[in-house]
Amino acid sequence: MTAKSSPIRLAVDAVVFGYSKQDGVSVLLIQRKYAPFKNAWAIPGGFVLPGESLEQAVHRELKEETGITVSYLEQLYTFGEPDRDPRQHVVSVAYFCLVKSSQYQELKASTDAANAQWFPIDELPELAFDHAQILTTAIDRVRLKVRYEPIGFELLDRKFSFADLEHLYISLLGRDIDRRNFSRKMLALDILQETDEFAKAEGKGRPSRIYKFNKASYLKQRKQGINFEI
Amino acid sequence: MTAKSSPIRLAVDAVVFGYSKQDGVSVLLIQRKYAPFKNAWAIPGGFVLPGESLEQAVHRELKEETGITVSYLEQLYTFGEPDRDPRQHVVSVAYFCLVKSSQYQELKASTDAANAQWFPIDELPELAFDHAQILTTAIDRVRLKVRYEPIGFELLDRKFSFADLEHLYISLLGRDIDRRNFSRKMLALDILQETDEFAKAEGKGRPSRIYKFNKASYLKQRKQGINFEI
DNA sequence: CCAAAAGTGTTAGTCTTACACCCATGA
DNA sequence: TCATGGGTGTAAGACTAACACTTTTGG
Repeated sequence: MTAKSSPIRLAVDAVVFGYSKQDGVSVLLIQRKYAPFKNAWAIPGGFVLPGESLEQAVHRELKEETGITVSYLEQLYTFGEPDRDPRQHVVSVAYFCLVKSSQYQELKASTDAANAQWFPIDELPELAFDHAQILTTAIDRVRLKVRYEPIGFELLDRKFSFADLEHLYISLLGRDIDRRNFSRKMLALDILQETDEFAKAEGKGRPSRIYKFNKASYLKQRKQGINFEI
Repeated sequence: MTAKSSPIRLAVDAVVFGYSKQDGVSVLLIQRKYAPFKNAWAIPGGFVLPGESLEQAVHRELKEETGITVSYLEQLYTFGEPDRDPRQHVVSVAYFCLVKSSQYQELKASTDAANAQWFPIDELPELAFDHAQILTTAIDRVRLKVRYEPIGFELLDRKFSFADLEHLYISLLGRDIDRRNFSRKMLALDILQETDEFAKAEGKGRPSRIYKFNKASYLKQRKQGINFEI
């Protein structure tokens, strides 16, 4: 391994999705401190250490750079064009992650992650490297996936109002959905558990009922291949 | 970059699918000549060269090891467990490939690729490294994908009988399909072009009509999101 | 003329979609 | 009491799945 042909380096990048009522579905980005692309926004990530699994690397980098803990992690795609990093040939395995709504709020309040920030998926800034492409791939994947697997719950806390769930889907899919058909389909899945609490109304309107996500039932059905379409 | 912690190496592996009337859907494997796993069967692949794209690496390795040319190539998954190769930490980006039926026959006849061989997907041998896992992932993906995108045609030559197409799907999905519903659905897609040729009957039975795959119409529809389900 | 495989149509049931009205709350 | 958003039911149409008979060939 001589210096004249530097080896390929391996990195991971993590597209982190979060949700809040105010901002809708958002992505976590960090501001770069050094060249290249100094001060540009980028997807969190970094090099994989020898002996470390890819998922370990994602968790480690996210902890270091943002302090966040994810509730869902899935490999997205591996980006390997030789010129995607101007310094050297870096191949990056991209993941997409979902974090609970409570984590979303915590990060927003934290001063620790001063250079990390949420961006709604329809108001993204310019991005470093080929990160715009990675982000597009991630958004496409999540939009596709959420239609046949109920991963949306990973973005909400254990308890949530039906209205929240609906707004999440509207924000994620970027289009209106029929509230009546949506609720029928969701309830038919038998993975929601009704509680006798109600969301305290903000402003006008009838308060919506609070549900719990029944993860046990979800996992049981997942084994047999869940059927789910918005 | 000192010697004490050897860097992670990056490889590609290619799961190549082929089809023939006699054997059904098969996978191309090569027999290893060296340790570890000497003489075991393995998926073709190898290290990525600095400055080379991942897809280039796949094409290069396939040419070197089997002489085959693929008609469809898609990234599958990246396998990165640190201990998947006993020698050192090797992360491998796996692809799946589809080759035309004519290529299938050529390889079978070739003496050049003496250590490459087709194995029907339901008669696979023991495999080196974690290649059994890669193969399972690939078969699952192809089975899923063939149901909502007509990639099956990439396994047939430009002209084929309807019976061939049906047998391909039966072999790939590993279950019977209803010939009448299948043909209706296929024809409704408007990507098949009837010819006035007929397959010469082998043994008994009415000869089946020869169709051409209308790639132009397929690509046109693909842009608008094709609808396809077996 | 018989066996084997190809070709074609119909029907019941399920799922999807579109749509309208009543209910509970805050102002 | 009115404006706002939450909650529920129904009916038309599309799609899926199941199924039987006729046609063409080789033996």
